[in-house]
Parts: sequence; C-alpha cells; structure tokens
Amino acid sequence: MTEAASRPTLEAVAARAGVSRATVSRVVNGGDGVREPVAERVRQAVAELGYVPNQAARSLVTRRHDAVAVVIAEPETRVFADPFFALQLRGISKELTAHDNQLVLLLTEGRDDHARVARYLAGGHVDGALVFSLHLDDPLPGLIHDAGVPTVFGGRPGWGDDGRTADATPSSGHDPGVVYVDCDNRGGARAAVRHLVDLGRTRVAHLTGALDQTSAVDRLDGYRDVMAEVPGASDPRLVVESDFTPGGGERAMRELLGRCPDVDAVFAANDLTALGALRVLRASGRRVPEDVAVIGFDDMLPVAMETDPPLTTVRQDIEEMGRLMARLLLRGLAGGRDRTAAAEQPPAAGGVILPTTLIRRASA
Amino acid sequence: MTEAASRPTLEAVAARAGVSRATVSRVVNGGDGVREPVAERVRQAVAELGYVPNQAARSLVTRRHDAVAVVIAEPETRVFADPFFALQLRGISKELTAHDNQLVLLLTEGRDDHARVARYLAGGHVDGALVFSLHLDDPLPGLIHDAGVPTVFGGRPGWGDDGRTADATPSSGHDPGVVYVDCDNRGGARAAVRHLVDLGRTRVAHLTGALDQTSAVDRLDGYRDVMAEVPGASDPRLVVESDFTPGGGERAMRELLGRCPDVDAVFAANDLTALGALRVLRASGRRVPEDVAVIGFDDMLPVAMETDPPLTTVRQDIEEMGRLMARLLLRGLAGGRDRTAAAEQPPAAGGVILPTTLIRRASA
DNA sequence: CTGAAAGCGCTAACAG
DNA sequence: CTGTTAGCGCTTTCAG
Repeated sequence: MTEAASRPTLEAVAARAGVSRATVSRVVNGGDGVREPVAERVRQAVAELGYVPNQAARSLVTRRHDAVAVVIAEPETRVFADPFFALQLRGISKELTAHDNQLVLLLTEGRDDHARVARYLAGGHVDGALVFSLHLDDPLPGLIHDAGVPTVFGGRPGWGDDGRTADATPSSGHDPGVVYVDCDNRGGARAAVRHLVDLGRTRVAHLTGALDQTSAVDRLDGYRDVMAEVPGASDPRLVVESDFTPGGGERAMRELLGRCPDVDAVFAANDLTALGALRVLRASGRRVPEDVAVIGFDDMLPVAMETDPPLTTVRQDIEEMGRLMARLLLRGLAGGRDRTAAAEQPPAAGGVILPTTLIRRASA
Repeated sequence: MTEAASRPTLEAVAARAGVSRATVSRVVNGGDGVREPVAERVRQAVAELGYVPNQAARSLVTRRHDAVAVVIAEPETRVFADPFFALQLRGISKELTAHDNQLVLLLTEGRDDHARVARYLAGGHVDGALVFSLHLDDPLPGLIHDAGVPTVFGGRPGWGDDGRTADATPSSGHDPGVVYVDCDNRGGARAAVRHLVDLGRTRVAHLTGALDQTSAVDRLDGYRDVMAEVPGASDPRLVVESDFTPGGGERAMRELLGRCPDVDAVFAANDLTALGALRVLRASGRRVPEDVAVIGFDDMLPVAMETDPPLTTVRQDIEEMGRLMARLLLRGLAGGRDRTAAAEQPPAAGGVILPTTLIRRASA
C-alpha cells in the first residue's frame, strides 16, 4: 500500500537480479548486447520491485529530458476563448506522447512573463520548444532565439515581413532558418473570395482579423489577390478592420453596411467574425445568402455548423498542425543528437504550409 | 552568440567569484548566511557567466522538481470544445508560476493512456498532480491513488457517491481524505430553480448534463430539492437527460416539448445545453422568456452573452477554481516537506466548494 | 557479453 | 560565516 517510502534504484534491481548496475541499465534502455536469459532475469527483477528510472539522474548524465515546452503567449485574456489552441495542444500532445516526451506548458501573461519563459528555456529544462507567436511585435521569438533552444513556431512568425522587427536588441538577429508550421492562409482566402466572385457577387467585402497577426495579414493579402484580378472589383471601403472576435465582427459589419449598403458578399477573417457579421446582417433585414453571401475561415465545428444559416468556410486542420509541429521538432532533435559540434541546430529550417479546403454550406 | 556550447556550472561561478561551490549554492538559493560583500561578488559572477542552475542535478539531490502535473482525462473529442478547461488551466498556470512551479500537461486519450499517466506519476517526475476526473467510472483516480502522489481533484470525484466504485482492484481503496475543489453545483441549481418558481412558473423542467459526471448529478439534485418543496410541482416527465452539448440540448428540448407542451420554464444543466434549447424553443414559435423562461449554468461569457435573448445563468468562477486547486496542492506540498515520516501525505483532505451566483439577464 | 569505475552538477551535513 | 566532503541515481567508457 504505502510502499511510497523510497523507490527502488538501479542498485536494488541489480542486486536482485544478481548482475551489475550497468547491465540493468542496458536492459532498461533497450537491452542491446545483453544475453537473453540475463535480460529476462533483469526484467523480472524490475517488475517485482516496480522499478521506475529516475529521470533526474538520467538527465543529469544524458543531458536530455524527453520534454518539450509549449509556449503560448497571449496578453489578451481571450486566448482560449476559441478552441484553436486546445486543438493544437491535442495534436501536439498526441505526437509527443507517441514519442515518450512530456509536454511542459508555459502560458505567458504579459511582458513580465517573457523573461521568466526565456530563463526557463535557457535553463535547459527541455529539449526544445513549440512556440505560438501571435503578435508581430512580440519580443518572445527574439528571446527564444537567444536562449538557443531548438524551436518550431506555430503560425508564421511576423518579423521579417516588411522590414518590421521584433525588437532592436543586437543579439536578436532573426536567422532565416526559422521553422514554422502554418496553414495556407493566403490560398484559403483566395479560394473563398474566388468562390464568392464565381457566385456572381460584385461587391465582395472583407472583414479582417487582428492585423498584428500574420494570419490576418495573409488572409487579407489573399482577398486582395483575387480582387485585383477582377476588373473594377477593388474598393478600399470594402475592407474593414476587425479582430477575430464575434463582437468585432458585429462592429465591422455595421461599419461596412454604413459605408457600402450595396455589399453582396462578405469574406470574414474567421468563423467568429462571420458569426458577428451574420447577426448584424439578420438584424438589418438582409437574407443570407440571397442578399449577402458570407464565408468564414477555420471551420470550427461548434461555430460553423451551428450558425444560421450554416456557415460556408475555409477549413484548416488545426490538430494536424499541432501534430506536425511536434513531429518537426522531434525530428530535428533526433538529428541534432549526432552532436555535429554545433549541435542543437534548429530542426529543418523552413516553413511547412498545410493546405486548406473550402467547405460549402448554406451561407455562400 | 552561440555560447550554447555548454552552460557554466556552479564550479565555474565559484572559481570566478573566488569562493567555494557551497557558497555559490547558498547565494543562488536565497543566500542565507553569506556576508553581503561575498554574496554580491557571487551574484556578479553569476550574471557575467549567465549561470542557470541545472534542475536535473538539483532534483537528484533534493528530490523535488518544482513541477506539477495537470491530468486531463477525456475520452471524448470534445474536451476542449468549451472554454472550461482552458480557464482552469489559466488559473492553475498563474498560481503555479507565482510559486515557480512548472506545469506538465498530461492529456489522456482513452484507456491505454491511463497506464502511461500512472507510470509517469509513479515515476516521481513531479511533486504533485491536479486531476480532472470527469467520469464516474474513470479508473484514473484509483491508479493515481496507487501512485502515491499528492493530488487535488478538480470537481468532486465520482466514487463513493452511491456505492459506485471506480474499479474493483483491491489496492484502489479510495481513502476518504480526498482533496478536491468544486463549485456549489447543487446550491447553484437550487437558486436557479427557485428563481424560476418565484417568477410564478409552475411547469419547471430540467435538461440534465451527462449523468456520469458528478456536476450533472449535483445539479439535478439541486433541481429536485426545490421541486420537492413546491407542492405538486414535481413531475418526472419534466426531467430530460442530456449531455452538456448544444446538440444534446436541442434533442432534449424537442423531447421535452413532446412530453410536456405546457412547460413554462427550463433549467438547463449548462449554457451550451441552454443554447440548444433556445434554438428549439424559437423554432417552435415560443417566446423566451414570455412563454418559456430559460436558465443556464456556467456563465461562459462567449455563450451566455451572445444568445438571443441573453441568458440568465448561474455563474461559477472557473479560473479561481483552477487557482485554488494549485494553491491547495502547493500548500500540502509545503507542509509535507517537514518529512513527518509518512511524508507526502495528501494536502489538506476535504473538499472546497466555491460559491455560485445567479446572473440575471433577459431569458428568465 | 558483462563488470568496475568515473563522474554528470548540485546540495547538505559537518568541520573549521 | 565559509570550505570540505560525500553522495543523489544513472550512464558510459574501459577492461576483462
């Protein structure tokens, strides 16, 4: 019952099996080069004693931890307001678990926390980090880079975009070899807008996301790509800045209706924004999709399926993004194990863009 | 730049400051009993070398990790469908961070994972665990108990309720000294139903949550408490089993309307269920609250505020629950440090119930 | 194929 | 107050 007293050590197992510690260690770690009968005896002892290796001792010598940090930086309170991160976390967790790695969650609550996170990462507690860099001006990427921890970003990091830089610290030079996973925001947006155009809509508007996030910028770019192709379609008044929230969607839609009462299609930066827009549209007496067609982005089932009418939207596989991030990091880590002097180099370098699909429902 | 080569050790700092390792250790850990000038010199050296203590080495000797596991067991995919866990996590993270503890997230994906989690916990990687035990028949609580790790549960564990037991393994005897944090589900439900009764409603129905979770059972009990007090109010047909989801709410509401077309008030087990009910009610041509008053539970802002009409609901402070769980665990851990032979005893023993408040909006 | 020995970096008595 | 001395439990050469 309460044998929690003190867990058995390698020594104990060795004694019981009548072998040396080294042999037990070998068996426990894959058992290469140990004759079967001996190995069996060791396994026996391990089972009987309920031996579990002490990670601290192991890490001390191997300098590995089989642990990965997941950093979610979000000043705003609404971080988890949508299931987005939760889904990514699931994906990450699955992949990590499959490779016997632990997930250490680091939530940041504003600037002060950045130092803490940087210190933790620099402290070498984990083998690598998965970072969700949400805002263009976030200093975190720079700090993490300085910490020298192999990292994979979730979503294209914002710096280097247009001359913008996270900060001016000399040491935070952003190397080009950044690894990140993102979905094809621009392509998805293009598909959505093109669909709207193909529907014969001539006044296609866009309610943007928070433009300090690359996903919002990329979706806006995708919208512009298509609008530029259609003669006479572009009209700056058709673009209203919003913030990825339902409330923001309402405000933006109201604004849009004021500016362009003749709008006949709306591409919202995400489903939540579309939700808000839908409400305002309904309140204004417009029918969807007859009078105004609406398309969202993300395909968050609980939202998209439940709107009235059900939302046509651009689907991205969020859980898969998480899984992929973890896979890339782990792969890089495995590669780095062949300590090529400059060990711990980043995973693979480059971005991986996952495809998106247009899901047609009733709203467009 | 790339000084990631190999981090400086205590030894290095000691050499640089011209003192012994022990002294550096003292300064790094609070610096008691070190003369100021010396301490200053050490801090200097630490800063110059960018020294960060090696946790593995420290844990090896202190047998502490300053890390806590958060176990979220959820077979269903919809774990994160609602912001519930996310909020608790935030609360936990904040409290843990304030006490310099790390959060190791363990997500389980079905029965196979239980063994993994149990092994991890038993492996002594963390100082304690915060466990969300969602289902009455979950074997996890038993396994965790066996692992002998100080634990605080989120939500009242289901076993011991009514003779039900998690499993029959002899070693999984559920000690009564379980520590958990929950909100006053029963009291909150009572307040809601009483409010409905006070409004003059005579046919008050209840759409339950998933009854394999104690929160759902407790809310049902609260409903019954009040109904039993009102002569002639009880009617078994007024209770329809549902599952905490919008879809379930819809189904249940339809069922209810079929059974009791004269229903004039509905207490839904949570906001999501209420959301579904609202939709069916509207579709059936009933006005809310004129014809049927509706009350939810949770006060998930993104849901409750956005329904039509805005939802009257029972609020619980989810983030605070998380924070409290962490605080209780940490306190217990601190207490256990005075190794009273049977060290590592559970935190405080007993449940802490957080209050709920009825938030009146337009739906009732 | 197996054992002996040497630490990994740190803390914790115990001296001085 | 500060330094010395032992390990914590494990992996890993290096012999045998």
